[in-house]
Amino acid sequence: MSAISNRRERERAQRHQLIITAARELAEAEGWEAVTTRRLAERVEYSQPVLYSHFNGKDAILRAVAIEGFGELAARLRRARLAAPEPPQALHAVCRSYLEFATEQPALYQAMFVLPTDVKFAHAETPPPLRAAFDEFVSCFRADNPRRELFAEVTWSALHGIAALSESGRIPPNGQSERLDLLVGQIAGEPSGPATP
Amino acid sequence: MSAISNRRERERAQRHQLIITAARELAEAEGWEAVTTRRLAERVEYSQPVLYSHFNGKDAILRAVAIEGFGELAARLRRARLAAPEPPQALHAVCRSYLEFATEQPALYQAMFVLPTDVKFAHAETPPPLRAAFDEFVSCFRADNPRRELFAEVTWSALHGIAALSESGRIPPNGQSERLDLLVGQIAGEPSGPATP
DNA sequence: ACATGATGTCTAGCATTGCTATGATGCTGC
DNA sequence: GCAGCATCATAGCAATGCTAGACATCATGT
Repeated sequence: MSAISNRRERERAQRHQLIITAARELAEAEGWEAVTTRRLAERVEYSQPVLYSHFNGKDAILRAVAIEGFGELAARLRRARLAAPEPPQALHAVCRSYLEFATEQPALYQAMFVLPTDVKFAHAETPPPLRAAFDEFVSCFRADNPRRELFAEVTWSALHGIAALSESGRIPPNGQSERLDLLVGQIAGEPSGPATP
Repeated sequence: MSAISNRRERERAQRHQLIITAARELAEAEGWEAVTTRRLAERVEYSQPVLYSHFNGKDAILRAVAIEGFGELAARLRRARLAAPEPPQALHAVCRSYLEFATEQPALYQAMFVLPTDVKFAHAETPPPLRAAFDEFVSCFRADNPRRELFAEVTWSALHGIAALSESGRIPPNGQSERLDLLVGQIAGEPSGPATP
Protein backbone atom coordinates (compact mmCIF):
# COMPACT_ATOMS: atom_id res chain seq x y z
CA MET A 1 0.00 0.00 0.00
CA SER A 2 2.93 2.33 0.39
CA ALA A 3 5.43 2.05 -2.46
CA ILE A 4 2.92 1.35 -5.17
CA SER A 5 0.34 3.89 -4.18
CA ASN A 6 3.15 6.36 -3.70
CA ARG A 7 4.15 5.86 -7.28
CA ARG A 8 0.55 6.21 -8.37
CA GLU A 9 0.12 9.37 -6.46
CA ARG A 10 3.31 10.71 -8.01
CA GLU A 11 2.11 9.83 -11.47
CA ARG A 12 -1.17 11.42 -10.72
CA ALA A 13 0.49 14.63 -9.65
CA GLN A 14 2.59 14.59 -12.79
CA ARG A 15 -0.49 14.18 -14.89
CA HIS A 16 -2.15 16.99 -13.01
CA GLN A 17 0.68 19.30 -13.92
CA LEU A 18 0.73 17.93 -17.45
CA ILE A 19 -2.87 18.99 -17.94
CA ILE A 20 -2.17 22.47 -16.67
CA THR A 21 0.87 22.86 -18.87
CA ALA A 22 -0.90 21.50 -21.92
CA ALA A 23 -3.83 23.86 -21.43
CA ARG A 24 -1.49 26.76 -21.05
CA GLU A 25 0.56 25.90 -24.11
CA LEU A 26 -2.50 25.31 -26.21
CA ALA A 27 -4.00 28.62 -25.12
CA GLU A 28 -0.77 30.45 -25.78
CA ALA A 29 -0.54 28.89 -29.22
CA GLU A 30 -4.12 29.27 -30.42
CA GLY A 31 -6.03 31.25 -27.80
CA TRP A 32 -8.36 30.11 -25.07
CA GLU A 33 -11.27 29.57 -27.43
CA ALA A 34 -9.25 26.73 -28.97
CA VAL A 35 -8.85 25.00 -25.62
CA THR A 36 -11.67 22.48 -25.67
CA THR A 37 -11.80 19.50 -23.39
CA ARG A 38 -11.46 17.20 -26.37
CA ARG A 39 -8.37 18.84 -27.76
CA LEU A 40 -6.85 19.06 -24.34
CA ALA A 41 -7.54 15.39 -23.66
CA GLU A 42 -6.01 14.40 -26.95
CA ARG A 43 -2.95 16.48 -26.21
CA VAL A 44 -2.29 14.81 -22.87
CA GLU A 45 -3.11 11.46 -24.52
CA TYR A 46 -5.94 10.59 -22.21
CA SER A 47 -9.69 10.62 -22.63
CA GLN A 48 -11.90 13.47 -21.51
CA PRO A 49 -13.16 11.98 -18.24
CA VAL A 50 -9.59 11.93 -16.95
CA LEU A 51 -9.62 15.69 -16.99
CA TYR A 52 -12.68 15.66 -14.78
CA SER A 53 -11.03 13.33 -12.30
CA HIS A 54 -8.41 16.03 -11.75
CA PHE A 55 -10.48 19.19 -12.08
CA ASN A 56 -14.07 20.08 -11.42
CA GLY A 57 -14.45 21.35 -14.96
CA LYS A 58 -12.88 23.55 -17.53
CA ASP A 59 -13.08 26.56 -15.26
CA ALA A 60 -11.01 24.79 -12.63
CA ILE A 61 -8.26 24.07 -15.17
CA LEU A 62 -8.28 27.72 -16.14
CA ARG A 63 -8.04 28.68 -12.50
CA ALA A 64 -5.07 26.38 -12.00
CA VAL A 65 -3.29 27.98 -14.94
CA ALA A 66 -4.00 31.42 -13.53
CA ILE A 67 -2.66 30.55 -10.10
CA GLU A 68 0.49 29.19 -11.67
CA GLY A 69 0.81 32.53 -13.42
CA PHE A 70 0.42 34.47 -10.19
CA GLY A 71 3.49 32.78 -8.78
CA GLU A 72 5.57 33.52 -11.83
CA LEU A 73 4.43 37.11 -11.97
CA ALA A 74 5.24 37.68 -8.30
CA ALA A 75 8.73 36.26 -8.75
CA ARG A 76 9.33 38.38 -11.80
CA LEU A 77 8.17 41.60 -10.18
CA ARG A 78 10.27 40.91 -7.13
CA ARG A 79 13.38 40.33 -9.22
CA ALA A 80 12.76 43.57 -11.07
CA ARG A 81 12.25 45.57 -7.91
CA LEU A 82 15.33 44.19 -6.17
CA ALA A 83 17.47 44.77 -9.23
CA ALA A 84 16.56 48.44 -9.31
CA PRO A 85 19.26 50.55 -7.69
CA GLU A 86 17.08 53.21 -6.10
CA PRO A 87 13.45 53.33 -4.92
CA PRO A 88 12.37 55.82 -7.59
CA GLN A 89 13.51 53.46 -10.30
CA ALA A 90 11.95 50.45 -8.62
CA LEU A 91 8.45 51.53 -9.56
CA HIS A 92 9.44 51.94 -13.17
CA ALA A 93 11.20 48.59 -13.26
CA VAL A 94 8.29 46.75 -11.69
CA CYS A 95 5.79 48.36 -14.03
CA ARG A 96 7.87 47.55 -17.07
CA SER A 97 8.19 43.96 -15.91
CA TYR A 98 4.46 43.74 -15.51
CA LEU A 99 3.82 44.90 -19.04
CA GLU A 100 6.47 42.56 -20.41
CA PHE A 101 4.84 39.67 -18.61
CA ALA A 102 1.47 40.54 -20.11
CA THR A 103 2.90 40.95 -23.58
CA GLU A 104 5.02 37.82 -23.65
CA GLN A 105 2.31 35.51 -22.37
CA PRO A 106 -1.00 37.01 -23.41
CA ALA A 107 -3.08 33.89 -22.86
CA LEU A 108 -1.71 33.36 -19.39
CA TYR A 109 -2.37 37.01 -18.60
CA GLN A 110 -5.92 36.66 -19.85
CA ALA A 111 -6.55 33.70 -17.60
CA MET A 112 -5.25 35.69 -14.65
CA PHE A 113 -6.85 39.06 -15.18
CA VAL A 114 -9.40 39.10 -17.98
CA LEU A 115 -11.44 35.94 -18.16
CA PRO A 116 -14.22 35.46 -15.63
CA THR A 117 -12.91 33.85 -12.48
CA ASP A 118 -13.94 33.08 -8.97
CA VAL A 119 -10.47 33.49 -7.55
CA LYS A 120 -10.73 35.80 -4.56
CA PHE A 121 -8.81 39.06 -4.90
CA ALA A 122 -8.12 41.27 -1.89
CA HIS A 123 -9.79 38.76 0.36
CA ALA A 124 -8.93 36.33 3.11
CA GLU A 125 -8.76 33.39 0.69
CA THR A 126 -6.57 35.22 -1.79
CA PRO A 127 -3.83 32.92 -3.12
CA PRO A 128 -0.56 33.98 -1.44
CA PRO A 129 1.32 34.45 -4.75
CA LEU A 130 -1.32 36.89 -5.88
CA ARG A 131 -1.05 38.88 -2.70
CA ALA A 132 2.74 38.75 -3.06
CA ALA A 133 2.55 40.19 -6.56
CA PHE A 134 0.41 43.03 -5.33
CA ASP A 135 2.79 43.68 -2.46
CA GLU A 136 5.59 44.24 -4.92
CA PHE A 137 3.69 47.27 -6.14
CA VAL A 138 3.05 48.41 -2.59
CA SER A 139 6.75 48.13 -1.80
CA CYS A 140 7.53 50.57 -4.56
CA PHE A 141 6.06 53.36 -2.47
CA ARG A 142 7.54 54.86 0.67
CA ALA A 143 6.47 53.19 3.88
CA ASP A 144 5.47 56.54 5.31
CA ASN A 145 2.92 57.07 2.57
CA PRO A 146 -0.36 56.33 4.32
CA ARG A 147 -2.05 55.68 1.02
CA ARG A 148 0.54 53.42 -0.53
CA GLU A 149 -1.97 50.60 -0.92
CA LEU A 150 -4.22 52.93 -2.85
CA PHE A 151 -1.30 54.05 -4.97
CA ALA A 152 -0.43 50.43 -5.67
CA GLU A 153 -4.01 49.62 -6.58
CA VAL A 154 -4.29 52.50 -9.01
CA THR A 155 -0.90 51.78 -10.53
CA TRP A 156 -1.79 48.18 -11.05
CA SER A 157 -5.18 49.10 -12.51
CA ALA A 158 -3.61 51.52 -14.95
CA LEU A 159 -1.08 48.92 -16.06
CA HIS A 160 -3.85 46.42 -16.52
CA GLY A 161 -5.75 48.88 -18.66
CA ILE A 162 -2.74 49.42 -20.87
CA ALA A 163 -2.07 45.70 -21.12
CA ALA A 164 -5.66 44.73 -21.79
CA LEU A 165 -6.42 47.39 -24.37
CA SER A 166 -3.16 46.72 -26.13
CA GLU A 167 -3.64 42.97 -26.21
CA SER A 168 -7.17 43.23 -27.59
CA GLY A 169 -6.03 45.64 -30.29
CA ARG A 170 -7.87 48.64 -28.85
CA ILE A 171 -4.76 50.74 -28.58
CA PRO A 172 -1.82 50.38 -30.97
CA PRO A 173 0.85 47.93 -29.86
CA ASN A 174 3.51 50.55 -30.51
CA GLY A 175 4.19 53.22 -27.96
CA GLN A 176 3.97 51.04 -24.88
CA SER A 177 7.16 52.48 -23.46
CA GLU A 178 5.90 56.05 -23.90
CA ARG A 179 2.74 55.14 -22.04
CA LEU A 180 4.78 53.45 -19.36
CA ASP A 181 7.07 56.45 -18.91
CA LEU A 182 4.20 58.88 -18.73
CA LEU A 183 2.23 56.76 -16.28
CA VAL A 184 5.12 56.15 -13.93
CA GLY A 185 6.19 59.78 -14.13
CA GLN A 186 2.74 61.01 -13.17
CA ILE A 187 2.12 58.41 -10.49
CA ALA A 188 5.49 59.16 -8.93
CA GLY A 189 4.49 62.81 -8.87
CA GLU A 190 7.00 64.07 -11.38
CA PRO A 191 5.01 65.79 -14.08
CA SER A 192 7.04 65.35 -17.25
CA GLY A 193 6.20 68.21 -19.52
CA PRO A 194 3.19 70.49 -19.50
CA ALA A 195 0.85 68.18 -17.69
CA THR A 196 -1.72 70.39 -16.07
CA PRO A 197 -4.82 70.35 -18.22
CA MET B 1 -42.62 48.93 -55.54
CA SER B 2 -42.39 52.14 -53.60
CA ALA B 3 -44.89 52.44 -50.79
CA ILE B 4 -44.98 48.78 -49.93
CA SER B 5 -41.30 48.12 -50.05
CA ASN B 6 -40.81 51.30 -48.08
CA ARG B 7 -42.95 49.92 -45.35
CA ARG B 8 -41.09 46.63 -45.47
CA GLU B 9 -37.79 48.33 -45.24
CA ARG B 10 -39.02 50.35 -42.30
CA GLU B 11 -40.23 47.24 -40.54
CA ARG B 12 -36.96 45.58 -41.25
CA ALA B 13 -35.03 48.44 -39.74
CA GLN B 14 -37.25 48.33 -36.67
CA ARG B 15 -36.60 44.65 -36.29
CA HIS B 16 -32.90 45.25 -36.72
CA GLN B 17 -32.96 47.66 -33.79
CA LEU B 18 -35.21 45.33 -31.85
CA ILE B 19 -32.61 42.58 -32.06
CA ILE B 20 -29.86 44.90 -30.87
CA THR B 21 -31.92 46.15 -27.98
CA ALA B 22 -33.03 42.68 -26.99
CA ALA B 23 -29.46 41.40 -27.01
CA ARG B 24 -28.36 44.32 -24.93
CA GLU B 25 -31.14 43.93 -22.39
CA LEU B 26 -30.63 40.22 -22.11
CA ALA B 27 -26.89 40.68 -21.60
CA GLU B 28 -27.45 43.38 -19.03
CA ALA B 29 -29.91 41.17 -17.18
CA GLU B 30 -28.07 37.85 -17.23
CA GLY B 31 -24.65 38.42 -18.75
CA TRP B 32 -23.38 37.78 -22.25
CA GLU B 33 -23.00 34.05 -21.69
CA ALA B 34 -26.80 33.90 -21.43
CA VAL B 35 -27.24 35.55 -24.81
CA THR B 36 -27.70 32.56 -27.09
CA THR B 37 -29.18 32.80 -30.53
CA ARG B 38 -32.14 30.71 -29.42
CA ARG B 39 -32.99 32.83 -26.42
CA LEU B 40 -32.50 35.98 -28.42
CA ALA B 41 -34.75 34.70 -31.20
CA GLU B 42 -37.42 33.76 -28.71
CA ARG B 43 -37.21 37.19 -27.13
CA VAL B 44 -37.77 39.03 -30.38
CA GLU B 45 -40.46 36.48 -31.25
CA TYR B 46 -38.86 35.29 -34.43
CA SER B 47 -36.94 32.16 -35.31
CA GLN B 48 -33.18 31.94 -35.34
CA PRO B 49 -32.57 32.30 -39.07
CA VAL B 50 -34.11 35.75 -38.93
CA LEU B 51 -31.19 36.87 -36.82
CA TYR B 52 -28.83 35.71 -39.54
CA SER B 53 -30.71 37.64 -42.18
CA HIS B 54 -29.85 40.80 -40.26
CA PHE B 55 -26.40 39.99 -38.93
CA ASN B 56 -23.56 37.82 -40.12
CA GLY B 57 -23.53 35.97 -36.83
CA LYS B 58 -23.53 36.44 -33.12
CA ASP B 59 -20.34 38.48 -33.26
CA ALA B 60 -21.97 40.98 -35.57
CA ILE B 61 -24.83 41.48 -33.14
CA LEU B 62 -22.34 42.05 -30.39
CA ARG B 63 -20.51 44.56 -32.54
CA ALA B 64 -23.74 46.43 -33.23
CA VAL B 65 -24.44 46.67 -29.52
CA ALA B 66 -20.93 47.95 -28.90
CA ILE B 67 -21.21 50.63 -31.57
CA GLU B 68 -24.48 51.79 -30.10
CA GLY B 69 -22.66 52.08 -26.82
CA PHE B 70 -19.88 54.18 -28.32
CA GLY B 71 -22.39 56.80 -29.33
CA GLU B 72 -23.96 56.94 -25.90
CA LEU B 73 -20.61 57.09 -24.18
CA ALA B 74 -19.41 59.93 -26.39
CA ALA B 75 -22.56 61.94 -25.68
CA ARG B 76 -22.24 61.35 -21.98
CA LEU B 77 -18.60 62.35 -21.81
CA ARG B 78 -19.28 65.46 -23.84
CA ARG B 79 -22.10 66.51 -21.54
CA ALA B 80 -19.87 66.00 -18.52
CA ARG B 81 -17.02 67.98 -20.00
CA LEU B 82 -19.18 70.91 -21.07
CA ALA B 83 -20.91 71.03 -17.71
CA ALA B 84 -17.62 71.42 -15.89
CA PRO B 85 -16.98 75.06 -15.05
CA GLU B 86 -13.20 75.10 -15.50
CA PRO B 87 -10.75 73.01 -17.55
CA PRO B 88 -9.09 71.45 -14.52
CA GLN B 89 -12.41 70.06 -13.37
CA ALA B 90 -13.33 68.86 -16.84
CA LEU B 91 -10.90 65.97 -16.68
CA HIS B 92 -12.29 64.86 -13.37
CA ALA B 93 -15.87 65.13 -14.59
CA VAL B 94 -15.18 63.19 -17.76
CA CYS B 95 -13.35 60.45 -15.90
CA ARG B 96 -16.11 60.12 -13.35
CA SER B 97 -18.67 59.92 -16.12
CA TYR B 98 -16.67 57.19 -17.78
CA LEU B 99 -16.59 55.08 -14.63
CA GLU B 100 -20.28 55.66 -14.03
CA PHE B 101 -21.04 54.50 -17.55
CA ALA B 102 -19.03 51.35 -17.03
CA THR B 103 -20.63 50.64 -13.67
CA GLU B 104 -24.21 51.29 -14.67
CA GLN B 105 -24.11 49.19 -17.82
CA PRO B 106 -21.49 46.53 -17.27
CA ALA B 107 -22.58 44.27 -20.11
CA LEU B 108 -22.59 47.09 -22.61
CA TYR B 109 -19.17 48.14 -21.40
CA GLN B 110 -17.92 44.58 -21.80
CA ALA B 111 -19.12 44.43 -25.38
CA MET B 112 -17.33 47.69 -26.10
CA PHE B 113 -14.03 47.19 -24.33
CA VAL B 114 -13.52 43.69 -23.01
CA LEU B 115 -14.93 41.03 -25.29
CA PRO B 116 -12.95 40.13 -28.40
CA THR B 117 -13.87 42.39 -31.26
CA ASP B 118 -12.73 43.32 -34.70
CA VAL B 119 -13.85 46.92 -34.45
CA LYS B 120 -10.95 49.08 -35.53
CA PHE B 121 -9.59 51.38 -32.84
CA ALA B 122 -7.28 54.29 -33.68
CA HIS B 123 -7.57 53.48 -37.35
CA ALA B 124 -9.02 54.91 -40.51
CA GLU B 125 -12.16 52.78 -40.23
CA THR B 126 -12.75 53.66 -36.60
CA PRO B 127 -16.45 54.33 -35.98
CA PRO B 128 -16.86 58.11 -35.60
CA PRO B 129 -18.61 57.88 -32.20
CA LEU B 130 -15.66 55.97 -30.84
CA ARG B 131 -13.24 58.56 -32.08
CA ALA B 132 -15.52 61.23 -30.62
CA ALA B 133 -15.45 59.58 -27.22
CA PHE B 134 -11.68 59.49 -27.27
CA ASP B 135 -11.54 63.12 -28.34
CA GLU B 136 -13.43 64.08 -25.21
CA PHE B 137 -10.46 62.89 -23.22
CA VAL B 138 -8.07 64.72 -25.51
CA SER B 139 -10.05 67.92 -25.06
CA CYS B 140 -9.50 67.75 -21.33
CA PHE B 141 -5.85 68.63 -21.86
CA ARG B 142 -4.47 71.97 -22.94
CA ALA B 143 -4.12 72.42 -26.67
CA ASP B 144 -0.52 73.49 -26.24
CA ASN B 145 0.37 70.15 -24.71
CA PRO B 146 2.17 68.35 -27.53
CA ARG B 147 1.48 65.02 -25.91
CA ARG B 148 -2.17 65.46 -25.13
CA GLU B 149 -3.11 62.44 -27.22
CA LEU B 150 -0.73 60.36 -25.18
CA PHE B 151 -2.14 61.79 -21.98
CA ALA B 152 -5.63 60.94 -23.18
CA GLU B 153 -4.61 57.42 -24.10
CA VAL B 154 -3.03 56.74 -20.74
CA THR B 155 -5.93 58.29 -18.87
CA TRP B 156 -8.39 56.20 -20.78
CA SER B 157 -6.31 53.05 -20.25
CA ALA B 158 -6.10 53.66 -16.53
CA LEU B 159 -9.84 54.19 -16.30
CA HIS B 160 -10.43 51.03 -18.24
CA GLY B 161 -8.19 49.13 -15.87
CA ILE B 162 -10.13 50.39 -12.89
CA ALA B 163 -13.45 49.63 -14.55
CA ALA B 164 -12.48 46.18 -15.76
CA LEU B 165 -10.84 44.98 -12.56
CA SER B 166 -13.72 46.31 -10.53
CA GLU B 167 -16.38 44.74 -12.69
CA SER B 168 -14.71 41.33 -12.65
CA GLY B 169 -14.35 41.45 -8.88
CA ARG B 170 -10.58 41.77 -8.92
CA ILE B 171 -10.55 44.98 -6.92
CA PRO B 172 -13.22 45.79 -4.35
CA PRO B 173 -16.20 47.72 -5.68
CA ASN B 174 -15.84 50.21 -2.87
CA GLY B 175 -13.30 52.98 -3.09
CA GLN B 176 -13.87 53.84 -6.72
CA SER B 177 -14.01 57.54 -5.95
CA GLU B 178 -10.73 57.43 -4.05
CA ARG B 179 -9.09 55.74 -7.02
CA LEU B 180 -10.62 58.28 -9.34
CA ASP B 181 -9.41 61.22 -7.25
CA LEU B 182 -5.92 59.85 -6.99
CA LEU B 183 -5.68 59.04 -10.68
CA VAL B 184 -6.95 62.38 -11.86
CA GLY B 185 -4.79 64.23 -9.35
CA GLN B 186 -1.66 62.48 -10.53
CA ILE B 187 -2.45 62.69 -14.22
CA ALA B 188 -3.20 66.38 -13.89
CA GLY B 189 0.18 66.77 -12.26
CA GLU B 190 -1.06 67.76 -8.85
CA PRO B 191 0.41 65.27 -6.43
CA SER B 192 -2.13 65.01 -3.65
CA GLY B 193 -0.27 64.01 -0.53
CA PRO B 194 3.11 62.32 -0.22
CA ALA B 195 3.28 60.84 -3.67
CA THR B 196 6.95 60.41 -4.43
CA PRO B 197 7.86 56.79 -3.90
C1' DA C 1 -59.16 36.88 -61.50
C1' DC C 2 -55.58 33.89 -61.46
C1' DA C 3 -51.24 31.75 -62.06
C1' DT C 4 -46.32 33.01 -61.34
C1' DG C 5 -42.43 34.29 -59.32
C1' DA C 6 -40.04 36.31 -55.68
C1' DT C 7 -39.76 37.29 -50.95
C1' DG C 8 -39.85 36.14 -46.46
C1' DT C 9 -40.09 32.80 -42.57
C1' DC C 10 -39.87 28.46 -40.14
C1' DT C 11 -38.83 23.53 -39.26
C1' DA C 12 -35.30 20.42 -38.96
C1' DG C 13 -30.79 19.26 -38.90
C1' DC C 14 -25.40 19.43 -38.57
C1' DA C 15 -21.11 19.76 -36.15
C1' DT C 16 -19.14 21.17 -31.92
C1' DT C 17 -19.17 22.29 -27.04
C1' DG C 18 -18.89 20.93 -21.72
C1' DC C 19 -19.95 17.21 -19.01
C1' DT C 20 -21.39 12.37 -17.33
C1' DA C 21 -23.27 7.46 -16.87
C1' DT C 22 -22.04 3.03 -17.96
C1' DG C 23 -19.19 -0.58 -18.95
C1' DA C 24 -14.59 -2.86 -19.72
C1' DT C 25 -9.88 -3.63 -18.07
C1' DG C 26 -6.30 -4.43 -15.09
C1' DC C 27 -4.20 -4.17 -10.55
C1' DT C 28 -4.25 -4.96 -5.30
C1' DG C 29 -4.69 -7.67 -1.27
C1' DC C 30 -6.13 -11.91 0.76
C1' DG D 1 -6.12 -17.82 -7.81
C1' DC D 2 -9.83 -15.00 -6.92
C1' DA D 3 -12.82 -11.34 -5.09
C1' DG D 4 -12.95 -6.45 -5.03
C1' DC D 5 -11.61 -2.10 -6.25
C1' DA D 6 -9.64 1.54 -8.74
C1' DT D 7 -8.82 3.35 -13.34
C1' DC D 8 -9.92 4.50 -17.77
C1' DA D 9 -12.44 4.71 -22.37
C1' DT D 10 -16.66 4.41 -25.14
C1' DA D 11 -20.81 6.37 -25.88
C1' DG D 12 -24.13 9.50 -24.99
C1' DC D 13 -26.76 13.90 -23.24
C1' DA D 14 -28.27 18.66 -23.59
C1' DA D 15 -27.01 23.03 -25.36
C1' DT D 16 -24.49 25.94 -28.63
C1' DG D 17 -23.74 28.62 -33.35
C1' DC D 18 -25.14 28.19 -37.80
C1' DT D 19 -27.52 26.56 -42.30
C1' DA D 20 -30.20 24.00 -45.92
C1' DG D 21 -34.46 23.09 -47.45
C1' DA D 22 -39.50 23.22 -47.28
C1' DC D 23 -43.37 26.17 -46.76
C1' DA D 24 -46.26 30.11 -46.92
C1' DT D 25 -47.35 34.75 -48.28
C1' DC D 26 -47.87 38.41 -51.27
C1' DA D 27 -47.00 41.70 -55.20
C1' DT D 28 -47.21 41.58 -60.10
C1' DG D 29 -48.33 40.65 -65.25
C1' DT D 30 -51.57 38.93 -68.34
